[in-house]
Amino acid sequence: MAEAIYDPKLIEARCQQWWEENGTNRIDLAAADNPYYVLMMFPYPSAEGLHVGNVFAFTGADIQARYRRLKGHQVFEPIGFDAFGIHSENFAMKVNRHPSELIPSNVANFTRQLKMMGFMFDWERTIDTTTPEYYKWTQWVFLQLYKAGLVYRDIKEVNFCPKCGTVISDEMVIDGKCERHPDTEVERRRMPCWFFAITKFAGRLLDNLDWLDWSDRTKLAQRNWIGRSTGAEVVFTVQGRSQKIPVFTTRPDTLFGATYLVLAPDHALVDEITLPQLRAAVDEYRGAIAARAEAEAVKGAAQEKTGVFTGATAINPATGQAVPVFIGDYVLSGYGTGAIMAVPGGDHRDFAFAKKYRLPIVATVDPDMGAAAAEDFSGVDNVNELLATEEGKARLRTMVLEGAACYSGPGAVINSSAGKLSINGLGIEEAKERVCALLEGMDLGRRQETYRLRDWGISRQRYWGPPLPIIYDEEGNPHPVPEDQLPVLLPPLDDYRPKGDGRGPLATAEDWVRTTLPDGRPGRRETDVMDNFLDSAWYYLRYVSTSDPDRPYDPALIERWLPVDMYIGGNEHAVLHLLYTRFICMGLHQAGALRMGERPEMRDLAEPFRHFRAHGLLIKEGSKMSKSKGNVVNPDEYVEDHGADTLRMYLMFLGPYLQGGDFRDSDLQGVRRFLNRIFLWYFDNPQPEVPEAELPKPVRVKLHQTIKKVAEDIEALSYNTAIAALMELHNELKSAEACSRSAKEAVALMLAPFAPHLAEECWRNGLGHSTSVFEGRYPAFDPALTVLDEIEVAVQVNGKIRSRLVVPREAPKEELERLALADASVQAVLKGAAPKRVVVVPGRLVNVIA
RNA sequence: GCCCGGGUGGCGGAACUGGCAGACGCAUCGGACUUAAAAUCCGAAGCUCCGCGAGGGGCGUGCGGGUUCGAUCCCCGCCCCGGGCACCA
Repeated sequence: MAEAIYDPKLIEARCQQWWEENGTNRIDLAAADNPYYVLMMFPYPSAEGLHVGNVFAFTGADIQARYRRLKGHQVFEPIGFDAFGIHSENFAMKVNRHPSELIPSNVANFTRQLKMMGFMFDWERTIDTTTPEYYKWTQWVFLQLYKAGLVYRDIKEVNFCPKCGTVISDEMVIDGKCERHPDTEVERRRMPCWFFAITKFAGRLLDNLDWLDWSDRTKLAQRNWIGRSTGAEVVFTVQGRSQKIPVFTTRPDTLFGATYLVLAPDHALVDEITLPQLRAAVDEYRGAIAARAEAEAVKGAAQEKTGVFTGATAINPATGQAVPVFIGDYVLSGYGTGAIMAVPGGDHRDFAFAKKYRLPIVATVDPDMGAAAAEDFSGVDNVNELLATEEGKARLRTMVLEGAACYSGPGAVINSSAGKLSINGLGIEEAKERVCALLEGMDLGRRQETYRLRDWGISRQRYWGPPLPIIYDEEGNPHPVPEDQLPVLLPPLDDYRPKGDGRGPLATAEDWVRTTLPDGRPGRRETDVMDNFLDSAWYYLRYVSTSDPDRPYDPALIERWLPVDMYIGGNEHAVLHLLYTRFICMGLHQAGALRMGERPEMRDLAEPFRHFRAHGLLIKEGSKMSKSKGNVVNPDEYVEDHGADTLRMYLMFLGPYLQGGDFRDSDLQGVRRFLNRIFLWYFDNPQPEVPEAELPKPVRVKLHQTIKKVAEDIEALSYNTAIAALMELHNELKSAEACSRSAKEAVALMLAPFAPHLAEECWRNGLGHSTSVFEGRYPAFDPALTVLDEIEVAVQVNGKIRSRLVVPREAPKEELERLALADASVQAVLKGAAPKRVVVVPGRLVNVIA
C-alpha cells in the first residue's frame, strides 16, 4: 500500500461529488414517515461572504441534522437567503450599485462557501426572499392577516432614522439611537403606517412560552419584551364635568393614597380638561417636552420628573375626594391608558414628583420591617445603615408613616377607609382583591392586564423590499390587492435612494403608482414596502414547497413536517425575529390559512418551533469580531489550509456551543492532528482485527461509555465534550494491541456528524461499505458495558486525600471502611487512635474524621 | 438602577444530584526519528516550599464570611467582565 496521507482537499472534493451524484442529501418530503425538520436562521448574503460566525452556527445545526438522520429520521435541513432589507440596500448605496445586481453574485458566493463546508442541505429547495416567486407569498401573508383583522393603518408617533430615511421598529432603537447608525439620534415622527396587531396575541405569546422547549435566556428575553403587568383599570371622573380618566395601576390596594393624577403630555383628554387660564402654560410645557424629545435621546437615563397642572380635578372613586390632574413627562402615552393615579407614598417616581411640586403624601402601607428590603424605600439616603439597627428600622417606619419617605414593600394597609368602607389591616394581596371587587361593583374599574409590547409597524419608506399590496381610491381609502393579482412587482428604479421627505422611493415611479382598483376605479398604489422581518417571519413554511407556483406551501407537507423540530440561531433575534415569526404563525392559523401537524406537546398552540436553541457568540482571540477591527475570519483560507472537516470540528471544539467561544488559529492544529490520526487508524493500521468480545474489557467499556456519552452530548448540543470523548476513545483504541471492526464502524458513525467527509471516506473506502455512512445507524451501547468491574475509591482523612483503593464496583460500605482504616497512610495519621467518625460514599470515597 | 449569563493552570476549556479540581486540546519542555528542519511518535508539567534524590509539606476554582465529614457547586455580603431592559405605573 502506498503511504497513506490525510489529504482533506482530495477527500472532501471527492466526497461532495459522490454525495451530489448519489443524491445523498436530497429528500422526498412526501414520503417521509419519520420526519425531523432542522432549521437554521438563514443568512443575509453580504458582499463580504460567509462569516466564520455563520459557519459556527450552521455547523451546530448540521450536527443535529446528521445525528438525527443516523438515528433513523428522514431529516430536512434547508437553506436560503434573506436578501431583502436595509442591510443589502445600504451596502448597495455605499458601493454605488443597484441591490438587484449585487444580490445574485453574493448569493452565488455564499452558495459556493456553504457547499464547501459540506452541510447537508438539499440544494434543490432553496429560497431567495427577493424573487417574485417568494415575495408574491410574502404579500399573500399580509393579505391573510388583513382578512383576519390583524392589519390596520394608523397615524402614530413612530421611530424615524434620518440616516436610514425610514421608520424603524422599537426593537431597532438602542439607547435612542438607530441600531445601524449608532451615532444618529432616532426621531419621533407622526406618520401614517401599516401595523400588525401583534398585541392582540400578547397573552398567548407569553403564556405559550411555558410549553415551548426553548433556551431559557431566549424565553426570558421574550417575557421581558412582552412585559405583562397585572393590576386594575380605575376610572377617575373629572370634577364637575363628564369626562372620565381611566388609569392603569398594579397597586389598586393603594387607591386611598392616590393624591393626584398624571396624564401623558399628549393624552387625548388634555385639551378638553385644561382650564382656559392654564392653557398657555400647558401648551408651553408640551412644546418644551417635544423639543427635548428631538434633542435628547428618546429613551435614556431617568431624568428629573417635570409636569404642569391642568387646573382640572378628578374624583378618587375610593375616597370621593377631588385630586388635581397634572400632565407630566414621566407618564408614557403608549403604555396602559397613558394616565396614572399617583401614589407618592408607595411609588418612588410619584414620590419624587410630589416632593418637587409639594403634593400631599399619604402612606397606605405600614411597613413590615421584618420583611422590608432596602430597595423598597426611597427618599431616604442611608437606608442600608438604618436597616442595620432596630432604632434605625423604627425611624424608617416613622418616616414612611409620616409621609417623609416612600415605601413599596410588604406590610399592612392603613389610612384606607371612607365612610363605612375600610380595607385597613389587610395584607396587600387581599387589599388588591377587595378594591377590585369594590370598583367592579361601582362600575368604576376592573381587573386588567397590560402589556409593554406594542403593535408591529411594518411600513418602510424604502425601495428594497416587497411592496405593500394596497391600493388607495381617490378618497384615500385603502383596498387590498386581490390575491389573484399578486405579486405586486417591485418596479425597477434606477434611483432607489430615499428622498428624505418621508415618502418611499416608489412614490417616484408614477406609472407604477397609478393603477386600477378591482372595481375598475382609478387608484394609487401604496408606496411603502414591507419590513424585512416579514420576509423572514414565514420562510420556514416556504421551504417545503420552494418550487410551487400556485400556493405558498402544500398543506399536506406542512401537516407532515411542521412545527419545526429543532431551530438554531443567535439570541440577538430573541425578541425581533422569533416573536414576529410566532405572531405570523398564530395569525395565519387565525386566518385559517395554516394548519400544522399535531405534536403531543404542541397541540393547538400554533407555534412554529418545538425546540429552539440559542448558540453563543464566537469571538476572536478574546475580542469581538468586527469589520472595524479587521479581525473577521473568512472560512475560505482555513478550508484551503486544513479542510472543512477540521474547521467544522474545531469550531465545535473551541468552547461550549450554547455559550460561544474563542477562535484561535493555533488551536486548529489539535483537531487537524486528531483527524489525521483517525485517517491513519483506518488506512494504515497495524492492529490485528479481532471480534469485539476479545478486546480488553477496559477498552470495550470505554467504547460503550463513549457511544452513550456522545449521543447524550449531541442531544444537549454539548459538542465540545462530545469531541473530547471521541478523542479519549481514540487514544485508548489506538494504543490497544488489537481492534475490532465494530469499534471502527462505531467511531466512523460517531464522527460523521462532526467531520462528515472524513467519516464517509473511512466508512466507504476504509471499511469497504458501498453505501453512505449516513445510510448507517448510530451504534447502540450495552448498558452492562458502560461500567467497570473495578473502581478506584479515594481515601481521605479530615477531607484530605491520603490514599486510593482499587475495589470491586459493588464493594459494600463495611468493606470500604475496613480497607480504608487498614490503609498505611491512614494509620500513620491516626497513630493508633480510634477515628471520631467515618463517612463512606460507596463507589466514590471514604472520609475518616480523626 | 433592575434582570440574566460568566469569572477554574501560560491559553481554550472539563467536572454527575455537594464527593479524587484541571478531562480533552493549544502552547511549552525533554526524548526518539532525521544530515537538518518540518511532520510524526513517546514522555513531563497547577503554583509553591523542603530535599542531591526517591519523595514529602503547604496553597489553590474572582474577594470576604457561612453551612457541611466534605463546597468550583448551596447560603449571605462584595468586586470584575459580557448581554438584555431601562420613568412600563
